[in-house]
Amino acid sequence: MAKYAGVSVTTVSRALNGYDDVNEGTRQKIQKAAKELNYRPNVLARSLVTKKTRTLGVILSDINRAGAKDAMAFEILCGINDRAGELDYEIMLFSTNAKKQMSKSYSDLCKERNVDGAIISGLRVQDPYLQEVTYDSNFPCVLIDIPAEGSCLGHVTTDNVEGASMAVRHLIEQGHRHIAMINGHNDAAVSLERLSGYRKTLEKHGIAYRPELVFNGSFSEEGGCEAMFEILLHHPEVTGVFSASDLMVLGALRAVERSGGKVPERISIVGYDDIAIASYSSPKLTTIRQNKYEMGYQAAQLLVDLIEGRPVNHKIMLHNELIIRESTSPCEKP
Amino acid sequence: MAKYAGVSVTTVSRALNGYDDVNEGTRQKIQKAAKELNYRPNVLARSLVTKKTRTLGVILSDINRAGAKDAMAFEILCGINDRAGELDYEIMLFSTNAKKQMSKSYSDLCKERNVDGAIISGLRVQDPYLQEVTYDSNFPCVLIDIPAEGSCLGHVTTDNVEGASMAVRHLIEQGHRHIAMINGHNDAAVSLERLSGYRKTLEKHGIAYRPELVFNGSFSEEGGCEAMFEILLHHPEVTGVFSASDLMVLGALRAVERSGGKVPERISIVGYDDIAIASYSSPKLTTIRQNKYEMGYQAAQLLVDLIEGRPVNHKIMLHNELIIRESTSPCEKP
DNA sequence: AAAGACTTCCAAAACGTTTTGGAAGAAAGG
DNA sequence: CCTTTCTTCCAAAACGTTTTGGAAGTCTTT
Repeated sequence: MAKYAGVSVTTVSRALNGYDDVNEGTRQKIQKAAKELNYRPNVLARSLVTKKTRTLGVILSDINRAGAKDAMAFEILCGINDRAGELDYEIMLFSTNAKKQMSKSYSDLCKERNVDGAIISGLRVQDPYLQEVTYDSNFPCVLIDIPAEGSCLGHVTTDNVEGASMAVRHLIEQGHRHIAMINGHNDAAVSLERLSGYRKTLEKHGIAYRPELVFNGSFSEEGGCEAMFEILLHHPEVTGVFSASDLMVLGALRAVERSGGKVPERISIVGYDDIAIASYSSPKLTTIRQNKYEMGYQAAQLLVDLIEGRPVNHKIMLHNELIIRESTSPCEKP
Repeated sequence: MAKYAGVSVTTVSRALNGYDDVNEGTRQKIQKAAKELNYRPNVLARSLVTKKTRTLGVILSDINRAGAKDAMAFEILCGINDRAGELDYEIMLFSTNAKKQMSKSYSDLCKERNVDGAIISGLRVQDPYLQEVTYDSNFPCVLIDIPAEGSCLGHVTTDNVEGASMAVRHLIEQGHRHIAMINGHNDAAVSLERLSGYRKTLEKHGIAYRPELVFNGSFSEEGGCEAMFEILLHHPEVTGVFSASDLMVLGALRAVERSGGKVPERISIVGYDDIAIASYSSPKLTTIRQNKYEMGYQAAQLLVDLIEGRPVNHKIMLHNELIIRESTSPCEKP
C-alpha cells in the first residue's frame, strides 16, 4: 500500500488518520490508492500498539435455550448492540459454560481477548467473578442488576423497590388485603429489592407483613406453579399475588387453572418484566414493565464513558411502569 | 515473562504451545512462572502473525427490539454461541444499521476485524452483501435460510417445502378444502419454498391452486391481521389458513376476533416457527416447529469446518415438526 | 576419537500498524 | 545572506507473539 502510493507507511497512517502534517495533495493521492487497493487498516496491528480494540465484551449468563421464553437477555443485548454500533464499537460475546469458567475466569477472557471493557448480566451475587471484578479495579466494567462499587465500575438497574411498590399498591387499591409474594431465588439482588418494596408497601397501608406468605419460585415457570399450589392449599384467604417475574406467573396460572379456579376472579396476580408472552397469554398479564432494551442501551453508553475516561454517574436507575391488563380485578371477598 | 523465567521468548512460546523440543524441566519452570505472573498470551499479537483469530463474525439483521417477540434471531444466536464455545471460538456480533452499511460493507467489516469466518442470517435475497459473499469466494461464510453456492460457502436451512406440506396436509386431513395462505414477503427464500410446498400439497390432494388465495403478510403481526381481514371479507368460503409465520397468525387471530368469528370454529389456522408465544396464546397455535437453536448450532459447526478446511456438506437441511394445538379443528362446513 | 544424530535452546525476522524524533526543504524574518 | 520557523515527510522503534534456521551441547555409533 505504502509503496503503491509512493510514500512511507508513516505517511499513510497519518494521512488516513487525519493528522494535519500531511500535504493535502499527498493525502488525496493516498486516499485514491487506498480506494484502488480496497485497503483496510489491520485492526489487530493497530490495537497491538494503541492498546485499544474498540470492542466491548459482553457476558450474559442467560444466552441459552431456556432464555428464549422471556427474551430478557436478548432485549438487553439489542440495546447494547444498538448503542455500541452508534458509538462505533463492536461486541464480543463471551460464551460462558460451567466447564470453561473453571479453567479461565472472565477477566482472563477479557484480558486475553483485549476487550476495552465488559458488560455483565445475569450473574448470581456470589459468583466468583464478581469478586474478581470488584478486585481488579482497573478494568472498566458495568454490571446489570448487580450492585457494585468501584472507580471503574458501573451499575445499571431499574427501581425494583418502586416497581414492587406499584404492583402491591395496585393490588391494595383493588381491595385485596391478603397478598402473597412469589419471589425469585435469593441469589439475585433484584429479589431482595422487590421483597423490600413488597413489604414496605404492605406496611405503609397498614397490612402486616407475613413472611410465610413469601414463596421461592426461583424465577422459573415450574417454581411459580409450585408456589401457587402452596398458596391455594395453605393460604386460601389470599386473593392477591405479586410475582417477581412474568415467567413465574405463567406457571402460577397453570396452578390456578388446575385447581379449578380462575384468574383474576379467584385470585389476582401481578407479574414483573412484561415479557412478550405477557400480552398474549390468557388472561393477559398485569405486570411491571422493565425497559430491558434501555438497560442495555444505557449500559453500553456508560461502559464507553468509563472506557474513554469521561466523568459519569456510576449508577443508573431506570423507572418501571405498571401495565394493567387482565390478571387483576377488584377483590370480590367481603 | 521471558526474563522472569530466565529463557527466551521463543522458548516460552514453544513451551506453552506444547512443542516437544523443550525440556520437561524447562517447561515446568515456565509454567510455574506463567502462573506466578498470571501471564496470558496476547491474542492480538498472536493473531497478527498466525492470521487466525478464532473468532466468528455473526451478522443477524433481526437484532432489534421488534425481534424480541419471535425470538428467532436469539435462538439461532444461542445455538451459535453454544457450539462456538465448545469449539473454543469467540463470537463477534456485528451491529448492522442502515447508515453503517453504506460506508462499510459487511465483508470490509469482517476483513477489518479479522474474523475467521461469518454466519449471516436475516438478509433479504437481493441484499448487496449477498453478491459480495458469493463473489469473494475465499472467505468462509455460512448463510442461514439463504441459498448460495461456493467452495467457501455453507448454507443451513430447514425443509420448508416439507414444513408447508405438513401444515397443508393437516388442514386437508381435517376436512378443509378452501385453504388460503398468508405468506411473508418475497425477499425471503423461505417464502418461496413454503409457497411451493403449499401449492404442491393442494394439487396432490386434488385441490386447485388459486393464486388469489395467497396473501402477503410481510412476516408481521399487522400484515397477518390485514391479510386475514381480506380473507374473511372476500373469500368467506375459506375455512383453513396456512401462515408462513406464527407472528402473522397472532395478527390474524385479532382479525378473526374483531370480525366476530372464532378460531378454530370459524376458521382453522396453522402457523410456522413455533415461537414461544405460540403455546401461550389463546387459542394455542398449531404450527410447524423449526429448530432454530439447532440451526445456529449446525451453522457454527459448519463454519468452523469450513475455516479449518475439513471436507463438508455445504448444505444442511433440518426437518420440521408439526405441533398440533388448538388453532385447528375439523371443518364444520358440509 | 571422529562423525553423525539427537536434544535443547535462541536470535532474528515477520506480522501491520502507531508513535517518536527528527531531517530536508521552503518560506519568512532580520 | 543568514537565521528562524513552518511544512512535509520519513526512519526506526515499539507492540507481543510465532516461525525459521540454526547453534551448542550431549549422546551414539563406528
